[in-house]
Amino acid sequence: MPMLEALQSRDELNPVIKTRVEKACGLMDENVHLYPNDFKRDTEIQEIWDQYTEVEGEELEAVDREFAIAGRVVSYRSFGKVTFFHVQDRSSKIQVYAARDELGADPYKLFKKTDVGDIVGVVGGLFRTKTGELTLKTKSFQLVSKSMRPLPEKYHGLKDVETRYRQRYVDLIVTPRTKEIFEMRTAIVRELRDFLDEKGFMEVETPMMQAIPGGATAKPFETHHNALDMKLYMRIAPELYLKRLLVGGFERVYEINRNFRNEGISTQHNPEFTMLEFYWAYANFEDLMDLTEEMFSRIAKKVTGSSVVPYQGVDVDLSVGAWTRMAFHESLEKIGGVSPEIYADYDKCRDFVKEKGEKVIEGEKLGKLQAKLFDVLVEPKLVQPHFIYHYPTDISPLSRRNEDNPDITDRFELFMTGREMANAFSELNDPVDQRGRFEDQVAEKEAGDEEAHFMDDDYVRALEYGMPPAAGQGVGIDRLVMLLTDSASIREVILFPLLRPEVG
RNA sequence: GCCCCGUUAGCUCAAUUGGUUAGAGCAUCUGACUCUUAAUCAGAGGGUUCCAGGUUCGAGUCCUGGACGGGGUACCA
Repeated sequence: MPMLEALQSRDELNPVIKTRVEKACGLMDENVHLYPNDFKRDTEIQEIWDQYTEVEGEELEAVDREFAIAGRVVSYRSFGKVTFFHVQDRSSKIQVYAARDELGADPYKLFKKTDVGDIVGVVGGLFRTKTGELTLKTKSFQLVSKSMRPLPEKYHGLKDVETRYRQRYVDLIVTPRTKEIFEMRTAIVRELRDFLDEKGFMEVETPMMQAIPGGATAKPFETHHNALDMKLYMRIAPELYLKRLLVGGFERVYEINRNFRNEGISTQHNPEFTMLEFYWAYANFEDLMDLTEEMFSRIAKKVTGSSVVPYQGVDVDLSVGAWTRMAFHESLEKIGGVSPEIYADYDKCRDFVKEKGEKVIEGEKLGKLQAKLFDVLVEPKLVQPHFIYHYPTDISPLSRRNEDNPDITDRFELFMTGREMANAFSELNDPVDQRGRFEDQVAEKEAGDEEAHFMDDDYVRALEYGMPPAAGQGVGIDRLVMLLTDSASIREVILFPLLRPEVG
């Protein structure tokens, strides 16, 4: 029995699996195809519910129609000559009834070899059981795909988070909430696309493998192209390519795709994560705030039914108009409780950062020190949506300077539930200023900052051709999905989160 | 990177101060059963207690190291 050997060689042959394999071999001996592909389904289960939920009694009996459904057997209750089980397809699940007297003795005998977990095809009409449950009465039955492995326990389900992440396919079969979260994720991304398309944005794809990783402050993954014998980086952001497209004349562009950052893993961070970035010519960061409120509230309403969403016990109000806008320095003072005498004075600010237990690197700029204070004292307190704008220029190498104060930029970050949700700014389109900022970054890199930006000469060259004034924004999709699905960990919203290799 | 916690049957969980042969429910197998839905009833089988050492007359339990996972923290945006 090759099936047995295959499992045995992997040392995974527990008695339950062995019994199933033997049962499968028995079916083969009776010329039952374990994996046929000729069953023709004509109805998804939800269609039955949509049409017949309210139909009862004689009216239901009078429905002269058969349905061919297919799906996984997820429960099984047998009484000898009659059996009830539930079949689950992508849309829903429904109870099925099979009786020996109606199927015939031989087909029923074969049917009885069905295990929970098998994928089956059933053809039959509808009726209601004594308890009133809408049920399909089996007229004919076919095994569609044999399952060799037992599903987790029917009542408690799959609790072990490690198994849920490693074997997401099992999680999806037995945990309705998991399925729901990923359906919501898809809906959220679709709504984002609809929204941006409607506003005249064009979706594009830019390189995920880049010779110069730019557009963010992060450690990249490195890789190598053999034929070109060339070092490549997995992108940390699409930003610089999208802005090249603004130069090229695509005035509203967006990309929803993966970024890769070689940093720690946590409930908020997966090494590969999905980002929406969009760029809007002839708009500024204030226009973006308006657009963002509209976008978030609309998506929340469409996906969850309300623009007020519960997150980990707190209601987050995403309704248009409910969002707070506050300048960065103002937030340090009003929310963080740091007076201007401290945050505006380099030495005092540095000492205060140390006092708060944060590390200070020699030569670190004031803006960076202020950002550290913000992280500790302000960010965790921003539960309802807050736009924090006018970030220090020191920590915003790609943002346009404020016209009245060159030390700050026309940039904002969006915070809620105590974490960053989006980063946006009026784009720097002055090539001379941009080159200077890159040079500062290169100096920081040489001073040991692994995450400082690289010089990107081609990007500066693009700016030299002239880029229209524009505003751009990046939104972490995983975090948005976490918010809208009330998920505490990013792993709950990524189908296959990165884990160490399984041992054994 | 550091700290804390967890890992026992296919799944969900027990196991007293270190003490007999590691238990239960579900699942599985055998039998009964024609309206059940965590079906029921009778019986049976199923364990590298994550791995490797150590302490002990005796280790699921204590110690050391390791693996994997979870949470926190740090780095980082």
